[in-house]
Amino acid sequence: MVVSVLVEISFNKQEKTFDYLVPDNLVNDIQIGKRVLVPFGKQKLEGFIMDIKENSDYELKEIITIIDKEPILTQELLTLGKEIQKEILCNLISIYQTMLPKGYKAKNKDNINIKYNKYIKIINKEKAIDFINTSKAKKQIQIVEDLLNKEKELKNKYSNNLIKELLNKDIIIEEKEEIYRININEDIKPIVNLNPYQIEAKNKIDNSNKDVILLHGITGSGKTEIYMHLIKEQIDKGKSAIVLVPEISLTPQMISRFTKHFSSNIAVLHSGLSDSEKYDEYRKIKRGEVSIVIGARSAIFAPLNNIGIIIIDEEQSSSYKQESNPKYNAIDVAIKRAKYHNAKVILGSATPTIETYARADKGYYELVSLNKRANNAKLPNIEIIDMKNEIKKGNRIFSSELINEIKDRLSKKEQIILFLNKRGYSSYQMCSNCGEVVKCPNCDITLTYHKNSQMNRCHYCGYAQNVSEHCPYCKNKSLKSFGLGTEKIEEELNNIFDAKVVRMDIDTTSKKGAHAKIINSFMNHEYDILIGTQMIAKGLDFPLVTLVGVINADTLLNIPDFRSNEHTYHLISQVSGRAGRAGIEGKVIIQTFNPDNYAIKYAKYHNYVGFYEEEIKIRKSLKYPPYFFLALLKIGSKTYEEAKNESIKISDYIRRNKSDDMIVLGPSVGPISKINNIYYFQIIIKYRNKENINNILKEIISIENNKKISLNIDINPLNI
DNA sequence: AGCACGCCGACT
DNA sequence: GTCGGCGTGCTC
Repeated sequence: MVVSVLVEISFNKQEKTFDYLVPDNLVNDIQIGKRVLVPFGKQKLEGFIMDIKENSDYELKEIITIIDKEPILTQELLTLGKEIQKEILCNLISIYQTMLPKGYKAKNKDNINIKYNKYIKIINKEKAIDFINTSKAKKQIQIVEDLLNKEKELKNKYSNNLIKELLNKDIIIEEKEEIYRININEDIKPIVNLNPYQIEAKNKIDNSNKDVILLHGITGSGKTEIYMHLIKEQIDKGKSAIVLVPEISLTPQMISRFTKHFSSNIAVLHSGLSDSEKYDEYRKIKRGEVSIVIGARSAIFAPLNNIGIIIIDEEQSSSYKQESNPKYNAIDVAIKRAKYHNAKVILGSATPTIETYARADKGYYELVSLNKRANNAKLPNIEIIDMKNEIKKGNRIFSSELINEIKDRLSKKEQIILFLNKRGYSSYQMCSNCGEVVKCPNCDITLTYHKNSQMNRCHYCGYAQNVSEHCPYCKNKSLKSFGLGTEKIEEELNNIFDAKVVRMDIDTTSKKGAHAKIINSFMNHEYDILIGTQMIAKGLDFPLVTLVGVINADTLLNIPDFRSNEHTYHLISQVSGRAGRAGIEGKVIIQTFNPDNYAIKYAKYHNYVGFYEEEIKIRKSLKYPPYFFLALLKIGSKTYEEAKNESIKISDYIRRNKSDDMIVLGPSVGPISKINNIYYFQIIIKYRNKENINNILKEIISIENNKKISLNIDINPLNI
């Protein structure tokens, strides 16, 4: 017997397998999807059995061992991996590796293990009684007497030395039992009844014959309760469910909303777990001990059988697309898995992506809208402040309106959230003498001044240098800070107001648990004002917050990306959702230099559909998604010349071979031309036919052999 | 990913 | 002459 094995290293040829002979004693245990250990050159490697056959054209080596008792990848996941591989043009092995938690990967096994409870029990009652009667060891007799009444007892209940002696005398025996580190065991509470609007929405979902449903519900409209009812129905039918949420909103509060109703029937997968905990959760799923999996992006690969529903909350979140290889999109994977299981996909969002809404609008997806907030709370009042006028008044950071409102909330003992999408103290330092800007030596980007740590940091490669007042170029003592960061806002707030301010960004949450600590202390009103970056925009729910301020709405608008208006709309409506959720009407203040921008205006009136209709026209005229698909090719090299030349070669090849549905742009210098001393060029392809582009790109991958460059392909990139 | 093979510069 | 630099290519 011969098996084809996909070994755990990447090749230029993306699906290459190697054949091995199966020794007679292992033949009966061979199954597709199991892992095996094989000799590979001088190394030993793990790999997946992809195929079983009778013979091979090669001179074969024998496999060493079979690792799994049961196939670790089911037929469904094996096929799914191949489909994904074809679409996003990555290595097949990298997909299979992302499907599994670290504990199953050869390199990372060391500290990841199964936890056991150790028990001891009496081997033979007569012998034990005999021991009690004849021995003089009082303490040992006590243990044996204790054990006589029990089936077994935890080993660590007794002193280790005594146990050892009893084990040596063959009176007791040790047993171990596998346990899980996380055990959810709550009293199951019934799910709250739905209000009439929710019932209407749910009926529409139930009656839909479409595979994918967009649940477009404004913040606070009660999407989560609908999810729960949908899941419960599937569980009652004996089916299972996957719930995906953005990593950032996988908070303990969020998880407990589910465990209250489903208790031990849930496995949770998120980055807060240790590798061993993830390994435990994965085994629960694999063994069929739970029927609901809730987790971030990679939970879409959970090895559930018989999936009845897949729910993707906050579907607009960029976290569903993996930024590193393999660059898969969990929503696309969800649709594939749902098709296999004949299940429905529910995409939930208050602000869907333009692409998703367009598909729903055109009838490819079912569109279910939920326009009423569950507790009848009013949507917050959004006010746009033109910072051009404020600058004239001398207000560079806070408008007078924002200052007055903050004062008002502080006097009422209410809480405030301020948002700025830029960490650090200032954006950059510039020399007032020679005009040079302090740049990262490894990247083509300015360093950000961090006042607390007195460091200039690069937010791309992590480079940090001590702050100096002297210009690195002309050596004059003339460096000045420009732009705003969260640190500076924090400092200004402390200057202006007598308030307790807490800052939440990468710099204050890098320690484990710091994130939850800040949230909890703000929740307990230990602070009046929370200032933060992106990470405070989503999901957090603070009843006392009645004012939300966006310090500078233009930071996203000015990013040269065709989705910048969409991102601005998302951001404003998300942060608005933080204001006034419990009875008190909230207020949102947006400071901007572009008060007439349509994304900002539509966000002010909570008019998603209006924004969509405006935006989709632009997408159509500029040939962007959803009218065209995109592919982004990034070419990196240690030298500028090499990157440029190879990019030209590749783009020429594409232009020579392209079909009429493709538009090739570039090559152009990457948005950041140098990161970590690698120079980047990029080529953007707009296309309509997936097949044509795939063939061309596959060809490029197989003929590309320039060792001095790296070629990275992103199909349907989120950022360009 | 390793590791051997092989083709050129600088040394006992 | 040989030691060793790392570019190239292969591993069933």
